[in-house]
Amino acid sequence: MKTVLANDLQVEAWMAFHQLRVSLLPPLVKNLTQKCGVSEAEYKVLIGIYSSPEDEIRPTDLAEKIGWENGRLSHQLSRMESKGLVDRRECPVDARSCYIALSKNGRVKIEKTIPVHLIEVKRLFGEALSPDQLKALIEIADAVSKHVGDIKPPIN
Amino acid sequence: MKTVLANDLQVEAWMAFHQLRVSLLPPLVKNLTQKCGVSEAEYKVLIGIYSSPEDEIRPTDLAEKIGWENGRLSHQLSRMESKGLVDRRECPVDARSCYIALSKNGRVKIEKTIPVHLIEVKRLFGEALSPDQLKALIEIADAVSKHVGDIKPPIN
DNA sequence: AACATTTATTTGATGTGTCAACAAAGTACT
DNA sequence: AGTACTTTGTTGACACATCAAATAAATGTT
Repeated sequence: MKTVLANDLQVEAWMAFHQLRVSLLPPLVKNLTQKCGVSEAEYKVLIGIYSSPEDEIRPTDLAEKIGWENGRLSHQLSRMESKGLVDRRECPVDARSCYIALSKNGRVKIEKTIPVHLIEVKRLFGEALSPDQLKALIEIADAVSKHVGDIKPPIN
Repeated sequence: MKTVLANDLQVEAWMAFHQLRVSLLPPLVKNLTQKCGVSEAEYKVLIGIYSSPEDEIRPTDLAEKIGWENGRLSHQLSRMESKGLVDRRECPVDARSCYIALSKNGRVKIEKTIPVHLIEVKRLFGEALSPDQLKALIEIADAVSKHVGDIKPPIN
C-alpha cells in the first residue's frame, strides 16, 4: 500500500463521511425503487413540489429548493412529465416561466412513498445512532455548510 | 408547508447528512474536474488502482474495493481505456478475467491529483470541524456502516 | 420606442449509473 | 469426458448528470 491517504484526522473523517454515503445510499435507493417504484431523482422532485406551500412551484424555485441546477431539473421534469408524474402549466405572471405541479398520479405516488422511505431511513440510519450522535451530526452538517458557504470562492 | 418531514431527531439528522452531501460534493467535484481534469468516477478508479499493492488489479477486486458493481466498472474502464488512462491486460491465471493497470498518463494524472484534492478536502471540510467533531463523525460512520451491514436483509 | 442586458427555461452532446441479459472460462460432480 | 453450475466480465438499453449553447420574455437605459 502506497500510503496514499494520510494519517490525518481530517482526511480520516472525510473518508468516514464517504463510507457513510456508500453504505447508506444504495440500500435506501433500492428501497425506494423496489418498494415504491420511484427513483431517487423522482423522489427529490416530488417531495420538492409536495412540500411547497402552493402545491405548484416555478422551476427555478424548485431547483433552488432541492439544490439542483436548472438544466438538470428541466431534463428530469421532461422525463417525469412524459411519465405522467408532474404537470407543466403556463405561468400568467411571467411568460418565460411555468408552474410545475403534481399530477394526480404523482400525488398518490409521493404520499405512498414518504412513510415507506422514512421508516427505512430510521431503520437503517436513525436507529444506529444515539440521540447525542444525531445531534452531533446535525451540528457537523451545519458547521460544514456554513463554512463552505463562507469561503466558497476557491476555484482560481 | 405540509409538515412532510417530521419533528423527529432521527429524520432531522438524516436531512443534515443529506445537506452535508449537497454542500460538500459539488464543489469538491468541481475542484477535481477544473483543476485536475479528472471526473469523480475517474478519480475513484485511478485511486483504486494506484493504492493497490501490485499496481495492477482485477476488475472484480477493484469493484469490491471501491464499492461499485461490476457492470458499472466495466463501462467506466472502457471509457478510461479509450482515453488512455488505464490499460487492460490479459490475465494468465484466469482467461475470463484481465488485469487493470494505470497507463503512464494515468499514473501522472493521479499523482498530480491526489494532493490537490486532499488540500481542498481539508479546506472545505476538515477545517470546518473541531477534532472532537471529526472523531464523532468517524464513530457515526462506523456505527451506521456496522448497523447497515448487520441488519441488511430488509428488502422482502 | 429602440436597444442592450439580464433572467428563466429548454435543448443537445456527452459522460455516468443501473439493470438485466449474455458469453465464456472455471469448477464440481458423475 | 460430459454435464450442470458458478464466476468473471462485457454489452445494450435506458435513466440520470453536467455543461454550454440557444431561445425568448422581462427589464433597464437612452
